[in-house]
Amino acid sequence: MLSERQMMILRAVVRDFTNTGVPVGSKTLAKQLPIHVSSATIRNELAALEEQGLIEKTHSSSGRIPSGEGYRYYVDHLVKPDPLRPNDIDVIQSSLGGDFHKIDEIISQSATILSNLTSYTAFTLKPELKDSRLSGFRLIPLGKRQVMAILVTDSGDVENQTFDVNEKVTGEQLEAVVRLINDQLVGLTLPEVLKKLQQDIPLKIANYLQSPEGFLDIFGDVLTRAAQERFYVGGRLNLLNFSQDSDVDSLKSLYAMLDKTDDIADVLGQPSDKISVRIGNEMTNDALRNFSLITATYDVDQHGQGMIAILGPTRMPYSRMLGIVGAFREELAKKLLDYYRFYDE
Amino acid sequence: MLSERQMMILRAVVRDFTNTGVPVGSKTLAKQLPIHVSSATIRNELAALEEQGLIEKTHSSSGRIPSGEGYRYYVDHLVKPDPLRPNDIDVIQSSLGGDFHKIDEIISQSATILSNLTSYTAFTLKPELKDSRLSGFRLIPLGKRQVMAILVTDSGDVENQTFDVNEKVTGEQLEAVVRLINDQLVGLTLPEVLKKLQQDIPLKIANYLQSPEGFLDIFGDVLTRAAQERFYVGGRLNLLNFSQDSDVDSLKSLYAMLDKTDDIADVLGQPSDKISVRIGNEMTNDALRNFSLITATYDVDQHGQGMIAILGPTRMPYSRMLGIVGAFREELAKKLLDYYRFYDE
DNA sequence: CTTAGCACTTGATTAGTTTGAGTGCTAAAA
DNA sequence: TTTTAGCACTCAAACTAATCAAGTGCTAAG
Repeated sequence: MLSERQMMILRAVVRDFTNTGVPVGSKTLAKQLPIHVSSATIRNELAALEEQGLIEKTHSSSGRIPSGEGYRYYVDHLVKPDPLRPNDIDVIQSSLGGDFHKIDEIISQSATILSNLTSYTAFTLKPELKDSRLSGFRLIPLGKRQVMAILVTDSGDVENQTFDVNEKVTGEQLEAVVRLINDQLVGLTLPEVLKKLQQDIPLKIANYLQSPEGFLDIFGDVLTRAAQERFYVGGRLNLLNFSQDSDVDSLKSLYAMLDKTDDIADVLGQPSDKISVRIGNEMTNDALRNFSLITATYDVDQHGQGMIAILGPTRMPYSRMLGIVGAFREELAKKLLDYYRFYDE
Repeated sequence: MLSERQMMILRAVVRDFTNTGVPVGSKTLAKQLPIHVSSATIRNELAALEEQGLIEKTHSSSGRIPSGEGYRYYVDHLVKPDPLRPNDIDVIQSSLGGDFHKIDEIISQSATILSNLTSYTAFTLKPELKDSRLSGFRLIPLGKRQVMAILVTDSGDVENQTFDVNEKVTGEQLEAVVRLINDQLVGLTLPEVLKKLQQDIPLKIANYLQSPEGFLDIFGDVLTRAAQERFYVGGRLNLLNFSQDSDVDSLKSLYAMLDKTDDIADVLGQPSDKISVRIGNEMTNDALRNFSLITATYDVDQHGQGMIAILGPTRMPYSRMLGIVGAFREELAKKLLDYYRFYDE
């Protein structure tokens, strides 16, 4: 259990360190703190905090920096989200104010805004009814040998892919396949579709197509994309700013992660109602040891729930970041509601 | 004019420096060279080469490194492409051996292969009949409020985009628009289409749609994508390996460039029949000062001409890289011919 | 419980040395 | 005229003290 004063000191340590990046010593604290105590007293308290594992030294005679647990305690008990700066409000309003014709444009734009506001890397996920279902499938012949496959889900996602077919495939065959898929698969959730696609469908489809493999590849491709490709990332390059003494390898693995949607999903984790902060070692991914992740969900009424997130150095100004994320989730939800309202009625 | 011996020495300087990265001195050269002369003689020759601006010192008593002009002379007169390593041949064969259903898959895969072989960043452009023309346009209603726009060019490129429309737009209106576009624009080159789109079309389209602006935005969007989005990039992350003492800013501007297709097109420049090498300062782009770019075209008979390129440090082993690029362009052309042969007949 | 005082630790910075690879130049040899 | 041995000189890099500043823990007194 921490005393009032210890909390005050821990808060000051975190704030000072996240601002300056320099380990903070007893004298600095004595000057900053509102109460009037000597540096020796602070030293005693610091020793106590270190005892509890909340702060640590970089070397035996250095100032203190927060430990992972220290950050945890800070965000759980001590931090208060900053109100937005007027300037930030302007940025949000003007960037999100325009006219959009696609949900995805709003979401991807959001990732950019969020990364600009924070100067970190931002993620956005579009709102989603959970367990969205396949609601339609089409094959559209485009030229002598190109066909486009389009897949629509009941949550309004559209995925498509063009591929080349051997001349021998006729329009009727394509139509038969489309009918088959619409009959058998529409209404199922995407994972169910994927499963079925590997089991009974190939046999049936073989009646219409001589070599169904290629076709099934395509369909599976489109399908997995629809199931996964829901992330937008903004400010990728901002990761470079925190490249610890240019550790190229870990940077590479970070960037590799950003390109694998599975991994991102893993990292972002399950949505929870609150704004959640995960700190360095609390994440399974090793490359994220020196990073913190702030995630928040947003609700668009019956249109489901989405997610926004920012990834920055563990040493980030949490109060400001929490303020931004908190405010932005509201703005985004509002914007999306407007959007749906316009196109729905 | 260079003597035989000076050429031999310049070649050795470039080879040694590109291999080791260390400025090379007279003693080292004396040991490596096939002729038997003393280091003092070499020193005299080095002074002569420096006189001509082909090599330079990093400081007054250092060994020599090639200057921009030195590299230029080397690739123009002295280098001979290395034959491929057996291992490299395997990599190409196996990576390009599979079955593909889209040109774009082959091209994008090629960028990956090329970056793996070289451990640099690779670019690939798909073959293209110059001045490809719009050959078809469709609007496909997908749900109550979603429409997909598809655009096909006579070179087989397909671009599409989904957008949301206000309920008020009816199927007939859409069809009217499609008819209009197919009547007026099909057969024109893409730049012509873009131009016309800004002039007379808006008036006519206003007959069918109440607010044509949004729609025209979309169309223009798809169109510019079709005109531009022909590049694939492989091994982006390899740029990190050469981050000179972690100069974050120039790295950032490099990566920003990779995301702007216009810039890439600028940098790659016009196709020429030969394999071309551009060295650091020869490129207009300032961020590329320490890089070299090797570009090569490949021909797929009547299907047009494409391009491959690799971007690496000025200090790259040119003989090996030229070997790889030279061999790969052939393999790629062969593969594409096979592909077209299969789908064409 | 707080605080002044003090001895001690440590990373950073600076200046001075040494080392080694390399150069240019001169004068003799080929 | 070209080549070469020899030598003085240069410079970055690596190493060594020496000093500094910020900070700590501990003790003993308030």
